[in-house]
Amino acid sequence: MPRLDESLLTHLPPFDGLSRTDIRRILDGAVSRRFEIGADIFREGEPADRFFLLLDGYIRVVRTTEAGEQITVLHIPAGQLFGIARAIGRETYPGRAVAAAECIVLCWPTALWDDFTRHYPGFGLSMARTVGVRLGEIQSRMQELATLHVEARIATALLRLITQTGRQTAAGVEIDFPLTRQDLSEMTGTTLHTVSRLLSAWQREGVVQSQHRRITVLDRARLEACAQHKG
Amino acid sequence: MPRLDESLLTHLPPFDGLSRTDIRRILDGAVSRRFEIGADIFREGEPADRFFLLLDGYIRVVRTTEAGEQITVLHIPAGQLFGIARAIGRETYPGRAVAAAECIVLCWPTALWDDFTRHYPGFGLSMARTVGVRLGEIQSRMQELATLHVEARIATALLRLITQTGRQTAAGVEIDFPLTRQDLSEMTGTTLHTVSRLLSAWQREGVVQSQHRRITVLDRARLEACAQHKG
DNA sequence: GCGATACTTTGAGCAAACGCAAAGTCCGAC
DNA sequence: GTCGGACTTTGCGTTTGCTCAAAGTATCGC
Repeated sequence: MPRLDESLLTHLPPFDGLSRTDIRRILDGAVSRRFEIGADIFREGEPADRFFLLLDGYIRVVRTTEAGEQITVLHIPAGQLFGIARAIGRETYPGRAVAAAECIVLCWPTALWDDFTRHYPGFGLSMARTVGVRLGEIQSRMQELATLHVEARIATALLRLITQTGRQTAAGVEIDFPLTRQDLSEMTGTTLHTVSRLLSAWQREGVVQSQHRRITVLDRARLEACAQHKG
Repeated sequence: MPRLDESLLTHLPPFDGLSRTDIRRILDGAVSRRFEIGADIFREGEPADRFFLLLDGYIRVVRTTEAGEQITVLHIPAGQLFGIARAIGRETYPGRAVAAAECIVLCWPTALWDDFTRHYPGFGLSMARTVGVRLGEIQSRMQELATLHVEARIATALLRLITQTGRQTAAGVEIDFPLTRQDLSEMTGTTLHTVSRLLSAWQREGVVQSQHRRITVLDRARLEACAQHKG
């Protein structure tokens, strides 16, 4: 494998302010891997013997019910650590991490975790903050699920997606990776039928534009209005 | 204030295995407080300048939407640390903590947090584990909210409550503190009307027994069956 | 005991969203 | 280019659970 470039890490919070040599050491412990769309990075219940940094791409963490339904519990945008189950006292991964877009990740064995936190104080802190943010996010999503109607939930999900991974185009903001109706329904706790109907309606009204697995938001303001509505 | 007894802490995970003198020091930094049912222990958005240990009682953490709806994001049974927002990098409490039963808590200023984690390694570990468990719980609740019908959600909530705070009586297992239909609806993301109808039905079938704000589960197996049903 | 307040029950009507079913469309592989 | 599979659309009937409304009941303070 080629030697990894130090500039990969210098601007990311966990490694912010570290010296070149420190970063060199950290990188030398890492393996870089590439995942195709749809590939599993880790699976629910697997021993949490690795942790990761997402350099590029987009990941969703899903849980599967006994009945086989899947729901997305978490989204991870580029630049974040993930798979840090061990850091919060878990032996196994609590969900499955799927590459939503093509992903480049760095991967370390869990053993290095203690090493890093001991030698680089910013690392532990940044991790705590990541967990905190994630807890907050998930609580917000729970609140949405409990109080908002389907329309508002889907609008919220789209807005979140374009903020995190939107790509500006002539027409509007496009979500930067293929996304099926099924994916959206798993994010919002509804069915792919309902999502499809809603997107069709929004398309008729010029709010979004979508063909096959690509979605572009044309009228962000309208979507935000939808996200507010309670009923 | 009377001196606190050391036996309060000796058997709790965060302080497990510490010497008498260590525990003495920890207790001397704490203030003990009592909260009546319904009292706020901390409020959403307040600076997180204290953390707590719940010695006795039961706490629920609620979030309020812009529209004023409340939903319960977390339950804390006796013996757990809570209000540890600072440990996960948050400046303010992300929700409101309400005493669901009469509560006895120990309270420390946040400043002592770093002290404890530095001197007592088990403390930091136990905290990480608490956060991990809590994240897992909240993800499960989200999954329930997304996939289960109201009936199954309410059944699940009741089962959780009797496992955590159930008191065995002649007839069955009683939830050990007053609980309104409204409370249950906030835990399950529904309306108090639906909860009331459902409890009435279950009462007719001899599954639960309830009057005013006390609920007793008579037929746990039936409730578990309800909790399974997807539709 | 009396009244006020908080909590609960129940009914009727209605809308949101689901389930099922079938047809249509796009894409990649060969 | 054509075939197969994955993804999407749409219609229709049904159900769940919400809203609104009103009456009933328990509890607490005085």
